[in-house]
Amino acid sequence: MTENDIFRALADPTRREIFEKLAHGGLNASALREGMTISQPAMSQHLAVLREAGLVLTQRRGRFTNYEVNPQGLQLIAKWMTKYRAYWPARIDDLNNLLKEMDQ
Amino acid sequence: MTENDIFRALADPTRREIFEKLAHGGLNASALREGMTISQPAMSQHLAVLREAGLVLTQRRGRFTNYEVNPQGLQLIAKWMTKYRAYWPARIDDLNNLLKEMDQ
DNA sequence: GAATCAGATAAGTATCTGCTTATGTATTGA
DNA sequence: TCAATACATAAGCAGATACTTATCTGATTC
Repeated sequence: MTENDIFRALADPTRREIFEKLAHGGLNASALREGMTISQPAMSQHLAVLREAGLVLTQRRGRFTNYEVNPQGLQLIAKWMTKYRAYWPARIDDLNNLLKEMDQ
Repeated sequence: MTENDIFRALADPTRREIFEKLAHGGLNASALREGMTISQPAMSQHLAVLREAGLVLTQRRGRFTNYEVNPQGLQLIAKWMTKYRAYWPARIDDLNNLLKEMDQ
């Protein structure tokens, strides 16, 4: 649950992909594997890393385990980024505007 | 210069420390080492990773090399984070408010 | 209760990472 | 011009990481 845990968890592209899938709604581990070429243990291990980083929450439902994004999981990184706001262009202090600007 | 490069570069605590030092002003590689127990080659290698991720900019000045934060270096991550804004509490859409909230 | 299923865990392995020491390349100044 | 300085690069190594196969736990269903 530290800043370091979060950065390390997100440093892996497979875990970012899993995280993005969960952002569209909670899923169990098997459903998460659909469309991904990844073994069951590998998925379980990735989910453990995301869980230990505080990025996802788990909920046992019978023999299924539902995973979902922890709404507060990204706050530590958001806070980290505020330290460097001075380096962002003034006009894109607001992330909405940043996104628009980058899409141009 | 990819999203993956940036996350991987920031996943190392030593590199985040270097990045934070540079956020207070440009420095050359030797000055950066002051106060850190890190060899000269290790510093050089870390700086190369940060540079290749687009997080810092370099400028030769005689036999010194000045390093400074790339103002646009964090934009890819900022953009990445906007994908998950739905999971942030509405009140902290603005990072300023997020910071205040977390400091309570 | 036995078979099945979801998922976690263990153990082994190939690859990656961050460090080290040694050396190379410019630049500077005596 | 020659030594010193600032930094980069090469090569090697220990530990970390992400994967694999095999096995285990617990819940479900027949």
